[in-house]
Amino acid sequence: MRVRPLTLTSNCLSHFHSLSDHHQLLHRPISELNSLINSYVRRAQPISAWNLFRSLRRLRSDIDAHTFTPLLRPSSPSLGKQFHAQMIRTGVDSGTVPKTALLDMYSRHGSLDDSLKVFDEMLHRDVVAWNALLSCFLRCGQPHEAIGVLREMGRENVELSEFTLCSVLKSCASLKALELGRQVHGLVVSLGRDLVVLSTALIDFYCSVGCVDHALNVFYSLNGWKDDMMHNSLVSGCIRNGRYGEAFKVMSLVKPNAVAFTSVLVSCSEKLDLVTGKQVHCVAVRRGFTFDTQLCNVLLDMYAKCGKISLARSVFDGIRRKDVISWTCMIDAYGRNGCGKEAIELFQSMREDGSEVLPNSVTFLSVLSACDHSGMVEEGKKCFNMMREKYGIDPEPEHYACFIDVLGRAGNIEEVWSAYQNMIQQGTKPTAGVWIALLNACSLSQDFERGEFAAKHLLLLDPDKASNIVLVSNFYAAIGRWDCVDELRSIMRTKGLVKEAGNSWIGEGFNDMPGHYLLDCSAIQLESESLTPVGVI
DNA sequence: TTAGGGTTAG
Repeated sequence: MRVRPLTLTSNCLSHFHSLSDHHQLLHRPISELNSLINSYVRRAQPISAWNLFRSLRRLRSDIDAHTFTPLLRPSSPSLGKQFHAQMIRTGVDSGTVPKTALLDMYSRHGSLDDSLKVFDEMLHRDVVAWNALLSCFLRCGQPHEAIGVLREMGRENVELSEFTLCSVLKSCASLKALELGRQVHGLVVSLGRDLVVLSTALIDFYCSVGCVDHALNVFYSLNGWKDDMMHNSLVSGCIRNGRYGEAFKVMSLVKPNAVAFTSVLVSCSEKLDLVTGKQVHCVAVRRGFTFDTQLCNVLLDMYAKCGKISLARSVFDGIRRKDVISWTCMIDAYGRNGCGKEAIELFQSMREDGSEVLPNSVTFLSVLSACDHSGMVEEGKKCFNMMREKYGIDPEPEHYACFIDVLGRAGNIEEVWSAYQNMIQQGTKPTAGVWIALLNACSLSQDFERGEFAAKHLLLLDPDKASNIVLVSNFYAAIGRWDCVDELRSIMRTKGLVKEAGNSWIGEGFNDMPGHYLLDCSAIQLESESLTPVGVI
């Protein structure tokens, strides 16, 4: 029987629909159908990939590892495990390629142990498998171990690839390992080619260790084509290092995309630089970037951090596709500005929105924090109970600390203690934040016994932290134990500890940004653009 | 047919 060739051209997928009868599914070579699953995944059509996979599972007896591997990357943790189990049952889980895909899948889900188990099971490890292991440690926040993998690769005489160098550079950036990163730079140069991806990694590395000039040198000495990511990496790096002039110059070289604007806005947010933030907002509106949810989230956060709550709300209202971060930022904006009622109302709208956006643990922390700032005890209790009961989210120590603070401010020490005991029963280990919240609650309620219990634990956690000692000292002062206050002050003097000065960013950011940055910012605009405020500004 | 670079909330 002659089977029409199935090529993966742009019209391939619609072509397949016309062929999607049992005959085609039964008789086309499995490799072509596997490629089709892969193509669906790459085109972000997971439903089509899934449907085809299920049909093949039902109809074909010759499915192989490559029927599964494309689906591993986009799978959820539970689905990924199910795929793994099916692969074992089908007998297609061995071999370097499927094992590497499984290792990668587990590392994307943060399951380091499962990844390592899969790696141990590999009979033959090629450079891709080693690179996947290196990325695994990097993803799981263990850059030291990632460098350890590099050393092991050296011992095993594995020839390093460009992928290896990329991941090693990321590890160096994370560890601020300047010398090792410079050695990798040498290796990159020895490759003798203009490599956009590796150069981007180099730029990010140099900016991460504060060597912006080296990053600029990599950028400007690269002869080949430079893509958006590379520009964005440098813009972000310059901004992170406070080199606004260079950042705007790089942005003026090309038409910057939304990511570059996002980087600038994050910095404006951190520095409370409302002036530059508004300028960037103007340009973003003209460029049509306000369709970008991520950029708008940063924009609203910037306004919120600068205390411009109504501007933040205008941005929020204009976001067409609000995600959980949009809602959480706005709730947090109300909370931090003392608008607890508005925060609760917005949280209610989020839950009733009819959209598929569900609150996550950060959302609940923002709501609890809003209740705390506004003294809304009953709402705080509702929120805390709702987390687990309605949304199946287990409270983390931060939630307990905030909740204990809510209850403590209301002076109900028995409820405070009950919340603490509940946390212990749930197997949650108290953090310094929890002990501080408990201590404050005990201070307010003059509960000497429990307060001392919290104080001792707090001091055990970090005995040399001056702010903790001062807190404990304040507790003893509140209950009139001046002998303990004197003793703690004496300890501080002996240890040479000084309480850190309180920091406030309010009003400072505006002085950080000299006026000439505005000129630099104007350089990234289109010629016809002016700085006239538009939209919500 | 498995691995790599840039941007959001506590």
